[in-house]
Amino acid sequence: MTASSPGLHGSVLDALGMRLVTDDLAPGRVLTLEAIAREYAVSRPVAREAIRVLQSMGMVASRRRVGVTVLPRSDWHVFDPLLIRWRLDSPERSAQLLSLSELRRGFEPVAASLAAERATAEQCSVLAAAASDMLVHGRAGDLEAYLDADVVFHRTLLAAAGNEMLRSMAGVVAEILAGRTHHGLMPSRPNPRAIELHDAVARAVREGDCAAAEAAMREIIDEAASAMRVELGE
Amino acid sequence: MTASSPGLHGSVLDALGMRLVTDDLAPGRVLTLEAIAREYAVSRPVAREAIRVLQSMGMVASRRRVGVTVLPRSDWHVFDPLLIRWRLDSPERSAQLLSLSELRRGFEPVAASLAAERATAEQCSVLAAAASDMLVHGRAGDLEAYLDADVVFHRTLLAAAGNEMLRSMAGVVAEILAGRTHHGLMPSRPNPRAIELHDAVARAVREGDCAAAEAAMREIIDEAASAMRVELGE
DNA sequence: CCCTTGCAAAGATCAGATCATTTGCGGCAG
DNA sequence: CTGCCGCAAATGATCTGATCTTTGCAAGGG
Repeated sequence: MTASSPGLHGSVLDALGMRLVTDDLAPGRVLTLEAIAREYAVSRPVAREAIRVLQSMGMVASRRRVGVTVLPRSDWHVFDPLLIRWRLDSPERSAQLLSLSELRRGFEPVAASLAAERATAEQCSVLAAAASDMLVHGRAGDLEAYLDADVVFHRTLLAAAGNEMLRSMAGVVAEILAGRTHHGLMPSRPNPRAIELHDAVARAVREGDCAAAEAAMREIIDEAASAMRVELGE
Repeated sequence: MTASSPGLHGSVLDALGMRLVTDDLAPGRVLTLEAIAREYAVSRPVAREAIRVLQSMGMVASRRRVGVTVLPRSDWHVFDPLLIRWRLDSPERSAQLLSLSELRRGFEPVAASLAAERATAEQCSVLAAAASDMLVHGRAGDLEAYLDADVVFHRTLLAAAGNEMLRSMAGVVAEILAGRTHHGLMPSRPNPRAIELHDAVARAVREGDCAAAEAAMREIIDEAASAMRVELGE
């Protein structure tokens, strides 16, 4: 997902962001801009600019005579790609992936349904080709290439939904899929049923069958959840 | 939803944000910090800080020797509460509400299902009370009080899901509900069926019946969509 | 035409200063 | 003792001037 700015601004922002996410800077903690500038050996504007961004993310609040107070997590803008990034890079990676997975259970079937109404001919082609690639690479046990095809499939589907908010979830899905593949939560050979279901989604989309697309997508997600439970030895 | 900072920073940020959203500053357009500072009659750091926030929202990119370029909308972080706010306050209010409604179709049934697993006793009480309030105020035709109870219901349900991302959607739902009430898209007396369905969700949640909660929530949303189509004369 | 070099434009950062707001403390009055 | 008011100090908000860094563009040469 997102990376932040190069330069001092970006590094101070990332450093503070990570400390917030790891509770090194716990809610209620008060810093001053002066102290931040000193600690990171940067000038005050650099500290200010980083704090401005964190403020816009609901993570801190600035008050005169008080300083910069860390806000409760319930105020944080949890959809911010920077925050998602920091959480994924922190000890709470699993928790973030779980949250994202639960969220995905909601939005992706709806995206499939909307895609069945709105997909372009080209998008239908890309979906069909990606499903085919998944079959080929799944058979060959090439998990990395399977992942690539899987990501292309979902990104295209989310774009085909014609809703910019759903489309922007492509990064989330990519993280979930990559997380599964890269943390040994993926069977050595993907379940053929999963591949069939992807194909079923692609078919339903090009046939304009909303209900079928949605149902198949739901099954894909349920299958992935079961497969992950198996890999976790539950 | 969110309001931005007081002071010059907040006003410059809002002004620029609105101009971006309304395409007054169209993608590809290039500004300089110098020009922004001059135009808004503020010092350079104020302009810089506003641009920093817009940058972190994916709306602009700064390059030396070029200036500040407006990025394509596909780069914008569409879940940012500030951006949602600006869009809702702009001529594209309807489009934003539609996007949010489509999104809601995805996440709220999942929230209901998770709430059935995770709700506290107190949350169950609040849900029951809110559903009761909706009945009372709906009967009396007091749409404003009905809206309040409706918002409390959904906010509580989203919190009961125990997923911080779903919980943060409470603002979205409130906007959708308020948008309906305040733009004459709400029948003068709410459909008793809608109220029954809210009660069904509340019941399913306290009984821990995930599937029933999810199904009833789905019906609530579908009913709301039909009701809105009726009001729009479709 | 392509590559290299140099210059200038504009962001990034630093430093110093002033202004504005708010909080905390002390003193006074009831 | 408690509450209210005033003042000073703390810290963010903003301004101004300067320097550093990066990079885009133009010109020249092969």
